[in-house]
Amino acid sequence: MVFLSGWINKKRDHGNLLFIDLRDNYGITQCIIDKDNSNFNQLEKTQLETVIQIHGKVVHRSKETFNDELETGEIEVLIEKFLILGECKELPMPVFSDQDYSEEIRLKYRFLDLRRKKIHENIILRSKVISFIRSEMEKLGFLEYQTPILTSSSPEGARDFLVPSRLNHGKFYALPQAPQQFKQLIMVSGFDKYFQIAPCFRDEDARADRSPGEFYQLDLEMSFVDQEDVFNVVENLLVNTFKRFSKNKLLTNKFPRISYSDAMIKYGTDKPDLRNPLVITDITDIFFREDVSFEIFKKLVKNGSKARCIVTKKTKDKPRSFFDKIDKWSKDEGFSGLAYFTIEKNKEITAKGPVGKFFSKEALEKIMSTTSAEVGDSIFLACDKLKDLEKMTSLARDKIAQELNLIDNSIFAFCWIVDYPMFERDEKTKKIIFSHNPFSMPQGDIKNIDFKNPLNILAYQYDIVCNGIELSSGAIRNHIPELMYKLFSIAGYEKDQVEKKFSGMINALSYGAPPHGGIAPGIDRIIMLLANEKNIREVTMFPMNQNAQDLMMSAPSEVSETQLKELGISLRGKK
RNA sequence: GGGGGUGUAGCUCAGUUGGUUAGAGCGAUCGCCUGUCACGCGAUAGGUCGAGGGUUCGAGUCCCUUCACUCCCGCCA
Repeated sequence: MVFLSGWINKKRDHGNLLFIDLRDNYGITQCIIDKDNSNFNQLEKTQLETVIQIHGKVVHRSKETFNDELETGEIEVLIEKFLILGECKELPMPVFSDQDYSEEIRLKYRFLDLRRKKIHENIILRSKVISFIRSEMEKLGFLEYQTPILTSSSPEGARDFLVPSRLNHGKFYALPQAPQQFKQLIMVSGFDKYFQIAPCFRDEDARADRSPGEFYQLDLEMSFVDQEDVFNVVENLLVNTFKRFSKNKLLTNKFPRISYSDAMIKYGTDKPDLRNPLVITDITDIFFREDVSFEIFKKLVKNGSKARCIVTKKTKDKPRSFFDKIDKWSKDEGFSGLAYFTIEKNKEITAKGPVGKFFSKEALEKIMSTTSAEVGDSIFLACDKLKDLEKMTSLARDKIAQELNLIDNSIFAFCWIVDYPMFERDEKTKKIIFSHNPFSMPQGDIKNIDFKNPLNILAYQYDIVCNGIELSSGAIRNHIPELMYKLFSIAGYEKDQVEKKFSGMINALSYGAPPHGGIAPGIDRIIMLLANEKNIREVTMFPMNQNAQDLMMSAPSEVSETQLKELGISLRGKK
């Protein structure tokens, strides 16, 4: 006699014989009862998804009734009696089904949605990956420390979630965007290897790969290290994790390193998908030549625009519609379009296509040598102001590769993006601003940094990218207060402002701070890659919708007048 | 804040050029069925066509407004 408890996943009712698929966390077991049993009628009437306990006998199935798709497919349970442990009303959505459902109903009835196989497995995978990461980090000598959830609002970066203070009317806590300052303080406190599966809160708009509100990072920081030490730790960790939890191959075990400036030229973005073999080449110079008469591009280039191109190999036989489709796509995306031609050779090199006639033989040969294009290849050309051009060519590179089916989905292609600039010029205000983390250490000999040309200063700042998805960014930190004041002054902050805004940090760095650095890979995105999901909600147990609402718990919600009064808050009413 | 997509039965969807009483599968209810594993067969119930307004003899279908969900841009150091 066995006891088996679970949910009624599916019934197959033969009138005098009833099959029940009973489901629990581990899988499905077929149970069976016939009309001779006095419980038959009641079980026959019991709704799907009712939780029952079966008392019965495990028996081997006859060979012709084996079910290869079930782990328990060679046995079944003969039901003697059963108990209803949890009744189930009529379901708002089926649990046993491969159909897709609207997000609205899935999120409202998340507890039902989570019973379904794929997402149930994703959540279990998430738990196992996190557990694995913890044990790997501990093996490497890292210790997990918790940092505050209620902290202070920081002026840089994302919009903060604010929490009003009851004991300090008119003042607010902020939820941490990341434990950035705390982990640096942990280093200053003499703990030298910190990690945390850290919740991070940012009040910014959602995307498919970006939860609204909250997400998790593997936050880590180390003392007395340089960039290489951080790379070693993270590279090994990610290689081990991805090999353990996915069948997909890694393109390279050693992550290639690409400088930010190279990435922006070759891929138009600092998160390139390296599964895609296409590269972008700058050919602005071509349009200054006398023997090139493509006047639209020539005029744009003269006015400061850049011209770049993407070469596709052996596409001479692609129909005109292939090229036009990509040009049309570009215009639909709001860009200025992609010109194209295919390189041919009869007696001499010529270009076939709408704009081919504008290029002389010599100009074509020059293009071929700069781009390594060969006869039979095609070239897509774009011309625009640098930022727009980068954006378009980056998207075009993905689009063209998709159209040509060049991306191998069974591969993980990691890379490091390194040598980020410390500063950049704000396009609107024309002011110099920090391009990433203001606490990053500038590269080079600290005594000889060229502060006169701040845009040339590089930082020890790095990102990990996998398959075009940004997994994390990190940096070696600036632990020298004087240098920090100097850098902040370039970005327009006076010393007293810095002291006021970052008092905790600056103060701490003044009392013997070790050199330190770290990184923070995004847990949710790692799980997305491992589970092969395009949407972060598929790997999040209780996600909010795009408008940052929890449809199951009805959050956010209104609060009582009493609660507001205690906090010293009055609402201004709806806009 | 802006742009795109979707919205029809509990769920997933179809619905032609604007034309009679809005359909199907799953689910529910009832009946038949002892080896199914998406069991099978028959019947019944179930609709504010997201909401509001307009055009028209007539609107699920066309127009306007609006709401919800979603994808993208901005934003996310």
